[in-house]
Amino acid sequence: MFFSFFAGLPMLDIQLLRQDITAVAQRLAGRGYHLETEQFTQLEAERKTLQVRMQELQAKRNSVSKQIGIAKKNGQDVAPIMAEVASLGDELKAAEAAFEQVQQQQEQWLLTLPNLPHESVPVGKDETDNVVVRTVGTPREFDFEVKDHVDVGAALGLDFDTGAKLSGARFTVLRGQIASLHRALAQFMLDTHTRQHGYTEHYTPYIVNSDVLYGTGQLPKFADDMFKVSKGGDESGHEQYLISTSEITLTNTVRDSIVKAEQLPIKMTAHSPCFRSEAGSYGRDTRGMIRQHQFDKVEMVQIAHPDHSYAALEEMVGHAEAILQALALPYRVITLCTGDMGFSAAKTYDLEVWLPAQNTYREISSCSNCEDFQARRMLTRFKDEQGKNRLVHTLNGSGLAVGRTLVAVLENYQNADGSVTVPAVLRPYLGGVETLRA
RNA sequence: GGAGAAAUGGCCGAGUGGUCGAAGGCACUUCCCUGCUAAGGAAGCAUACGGGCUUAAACCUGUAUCGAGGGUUCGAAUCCCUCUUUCUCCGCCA
Repeated sequence: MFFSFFAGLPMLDIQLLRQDITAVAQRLAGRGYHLETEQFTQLEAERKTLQVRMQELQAKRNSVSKQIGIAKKNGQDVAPIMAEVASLGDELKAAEAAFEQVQQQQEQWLLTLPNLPHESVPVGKDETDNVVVRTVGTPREFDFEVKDHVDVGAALGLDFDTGAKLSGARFTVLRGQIASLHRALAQFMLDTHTRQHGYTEHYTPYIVNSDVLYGTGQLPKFADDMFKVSKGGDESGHEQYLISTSEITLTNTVRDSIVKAEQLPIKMTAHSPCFRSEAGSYGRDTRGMIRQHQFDKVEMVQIAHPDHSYAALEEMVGHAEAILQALALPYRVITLCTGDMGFSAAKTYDLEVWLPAQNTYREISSCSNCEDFQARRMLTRFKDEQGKNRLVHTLNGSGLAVGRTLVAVLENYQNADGSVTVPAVLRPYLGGVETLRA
């Protein structure tokens, strides 16, 4: 056979669309997504007709072939039966081709639909409709003029010029004590999540195949945000991608598998670089290392039982908050509204850290419950009590973005003399150093 | 980079053109027997999707799936081609 039914399943449950497409359209409208309901209805009708016809022909072929087999065994003449099916082959081929075409069309269309928002998500158009859940910590009062991290870091080894020389805009070189501080942050985060929060540390590939990106939802819609790579000398056009987050690799570790129910939740963490093309953000955050093509992140991923995924989301937000609290950085937690959520998420909390130089809170972590959206694309299931296979829920959250945490530490811990106090929890990682100074 | 071997259901492992979705074993589930931490017997036990029925499930029925994709054939786990992965040997290499 030259096709397989739903080799990659569509992102939204197709049954939902078949049963009540209007309801789906309404929920997606909250995200600002217009669902082409008629297009689906029409494709679906076509698909049904073609599939029934194809299967009828296949059934006929199978039964006739069986008869031939029996007849031959009994030494009978099979010519009459053969004549009967002479034209069947071509007919069947045509039917299969027609079905496959519609099937693929439908699948491609479904892959571009974003996830449905959870009912608890506030409806809104853009970031102005996000809701602040809580604000933790009080921004420090400075009795001198605060500098931003670029100015604070310049004397300490934060080098944008050399980064630009090597690789262009949005690349940075860290040197000396800044580089050590950066490493200390990542290590502290990783240690906290593995030793206190129950996550298993992972080291994963930074280059992945495209089907992995379909699994977590970066493809097909967001190819422009990714970096593509290919082997030197490989003219085959075979392309792979640099990961834009280790959510991609961690989550996909369970793709195409049936995990044991008693294993849930599977909690994974990794420290990795993230590569983003930042297409469409020209001119935004051009100063400093807020928005880079390459940045480090400690990521948390949970593969959860559907009944417990929302409790897991709250827990995961707490795990990210624990890092900010340990670093004594002021922050707030916000719920993203329907219009501001990412493609795969059903619900997302953002953590925003206080940046004194910008006099505002900036995103430093994003924690999402994708429900079964990614699981359906990855085909990740577990057996429930009845022995039936059910899709798992997947969650991911930054714990935290290391580069932005470095920015936050430099700005919040700066002193009048240009030095930077090292947060107490990081000192063991820096040989006991309490202050960074030029 | 060169040479060779392999890929079958949760696991092991048969199966080289026809009633094979796939023997057998293990594991698992239910039942029987057994009065004991053992053994024996019976049955069941893949996934996805379509259609029918239905509030739904159950159920009935069909199709597809033996690493992936193509091809040959009335008919493919079985033959041919391409690819992927794994293993062994040689070479190269941080």
